[in-house]
Amino acid sequence: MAKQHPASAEARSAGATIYSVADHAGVSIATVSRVLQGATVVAEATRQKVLTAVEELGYVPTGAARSLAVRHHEAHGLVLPELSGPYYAELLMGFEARAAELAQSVVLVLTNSRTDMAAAVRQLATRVDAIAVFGSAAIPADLVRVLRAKKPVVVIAGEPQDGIEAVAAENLESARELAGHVLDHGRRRALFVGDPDSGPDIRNRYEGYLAAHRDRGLDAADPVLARLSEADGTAFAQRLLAGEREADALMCANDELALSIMTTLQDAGRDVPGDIAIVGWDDVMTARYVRPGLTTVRQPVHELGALAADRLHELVGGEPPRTYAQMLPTRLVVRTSCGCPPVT
Amino acid sequence: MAKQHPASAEARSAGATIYSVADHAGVSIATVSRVLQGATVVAEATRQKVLTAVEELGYVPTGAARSLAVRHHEAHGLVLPELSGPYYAELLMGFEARAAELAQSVVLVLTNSRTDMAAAVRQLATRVDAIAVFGSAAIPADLVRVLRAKKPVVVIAGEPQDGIEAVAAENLESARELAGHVLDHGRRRALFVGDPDSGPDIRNRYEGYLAAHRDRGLDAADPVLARLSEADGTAFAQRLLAGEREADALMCANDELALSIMTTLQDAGRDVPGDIAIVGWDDVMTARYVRPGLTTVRQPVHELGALAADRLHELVGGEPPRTYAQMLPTRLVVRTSCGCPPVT
DNA sequence: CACCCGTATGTAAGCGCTTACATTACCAAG
DNA sequence: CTTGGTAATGTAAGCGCTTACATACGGGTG
Repeated sequence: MAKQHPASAEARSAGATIYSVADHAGVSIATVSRVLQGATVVAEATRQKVLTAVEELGYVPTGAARSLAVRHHEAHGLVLPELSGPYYAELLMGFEARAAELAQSVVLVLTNSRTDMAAAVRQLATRVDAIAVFGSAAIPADLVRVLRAKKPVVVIAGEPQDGIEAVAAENLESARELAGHVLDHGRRRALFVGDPDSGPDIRNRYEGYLAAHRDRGLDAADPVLARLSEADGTAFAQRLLAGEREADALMCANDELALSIMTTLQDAGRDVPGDIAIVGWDDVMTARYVRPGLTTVRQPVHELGALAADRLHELVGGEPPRTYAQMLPTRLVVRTSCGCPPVT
Repeated sequence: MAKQHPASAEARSAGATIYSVADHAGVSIATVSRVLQGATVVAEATRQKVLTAVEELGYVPTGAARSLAVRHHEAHGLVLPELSGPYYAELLMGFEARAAELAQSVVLVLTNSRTDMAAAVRQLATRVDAIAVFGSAAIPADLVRVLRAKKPVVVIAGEPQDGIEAVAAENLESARELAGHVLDHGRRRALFVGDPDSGPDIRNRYEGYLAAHRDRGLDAADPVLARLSEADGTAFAQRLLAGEREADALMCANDELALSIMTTLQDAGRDVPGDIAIVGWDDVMTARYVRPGLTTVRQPVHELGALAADRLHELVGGEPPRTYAQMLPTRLVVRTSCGCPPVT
């Protein structure tokens, strides 16, 4: 007879435990564990008895107990600023999908909804084996350091820093190509809209914009500082309409900015790309619905998320962190807002 | 002297534990726990010693051990089909934000990326205290039953079923209002595009469409079956263009459908709303960027997510499940695709 | 028929925390 | 000086699993 576990008296009324299942099936808890984990062979008859008991008792194992015993959580943490727009959502989907394949749960933390993100991350570290953090989410450096000592961390769309791996989409070269494309339409007063200091990805896009000018021996203007929001786009468009700024081309740090500027301008009677070319970054859904279609850059966001999950898993497995950022290629999506003729 | 824990020899090299911290600070593990949980009073000097030790050792508690000891996970599960489009993302943000306020972690499962969603949910149940499931994600009924016995479950955008609570946005009345609005523009061959059987929310929208016709003594057509995707929208638009179907108004089950139909039609030279009025549902970002602006219905998606998290928390707290679905009000967003004149 | 081995199962020692209860130290009051 | 109360800390018993190791049970062999 299996040993009577102290808790098993009340087990029937509260949740079932491995003890109550064992009792019910007339086997030991080790056997129950074995059929549930499927690691060792169990006689078919025994297996059935256990499965039946599980079913009858509605047994749901306590993950925490397993985690404690096996000494890892089988979960990855993901820290994102927020989820508006397709970018983060796609990233998350890629991450989740790969994590699922690797049998890892994903616990998500959105920092924009937190007042104390340091606490949130500290608490997250408590229940996962590794953490992926989106680059522009400003993590207190010391926190990262603490984490690094114990749990693998990878930065998404950021840069590697001592011991913390990074994965990113290529930005600089595609930005250079995109800006070059616009300049080659003959535009000479192109402006970059976005804040290069808001994160490494935007900075690289700006660098590309600079490089394209340099390539052609042209002078580039300072960036027009704006956050990646419709509001900032509309505001800038107003300034353009008011004549405060002059431009015949706009290279926006992302599509939301580009789209809000474009429609504001159009509603005021301006012709895009006739009067002014506008390009964005991200290739959001709207980019192909607006007229003219928005020329932009498609990033392999889904793959980026998957890659992050992958790396996390391998780091947990003991692989040493890479010291260089892994770059995923991006792709220029040329529509007509840049000045290209419609294909029809 | 604190008792020597078996693990503490290797503790220094692997992750620090509460034992190594206690040793290092020269106190008992109980005291360490007390300063970290902040429940009981600890002498200031002691507290400092402990905090210092934590810092020096880079101690990160093991969540699983705490969960096991306190007998709950302090985490909520959320099961969503996917995250494309703003709907689910917004829902998730609302859920996450409220969960954060309640000090609950959120572990996310996306079912579209899984081959075996039953297994995914079963596994999820293992590590959370309660689960919110999006209604149309087809959960095997028996699984729900198993869960229900042990962990609170709430269905989002679904209907309550024995013991499982539901939260939803109002659909029927707003659909009736929306359809009525279109009909009152004089349209008489209005079609509903979407599959009423794909979930309770769509069904209710169709019911509203029916009701609006009934209110006016009009006959309503059968629904045009289509999934909520751009592809199905485009396909239907082609059939319209080919003359296979006739209509002077389209009430689409969501915005994606509406938008893809609208642009396909426009690109083929049709006038919206002149030739045909089109309305959607959700008020996605694109809805206000396209011309004509898409008339649609805004749902309090964020609030819906928050409500789900709230309910989960209260159910975990022992409150009995409600037997009626909680409805959040929606709001008609009238733009011009329905036939209304532009406001300018 | 004794022996050895492989297979199926049981026993029990943790995993790293929380917390009820016990202990100690100290001080005020009797 | 004894006693009782209070505040601070320590002791130890779990929480529900996994898994190394021990045990039991049956055959083949020689």
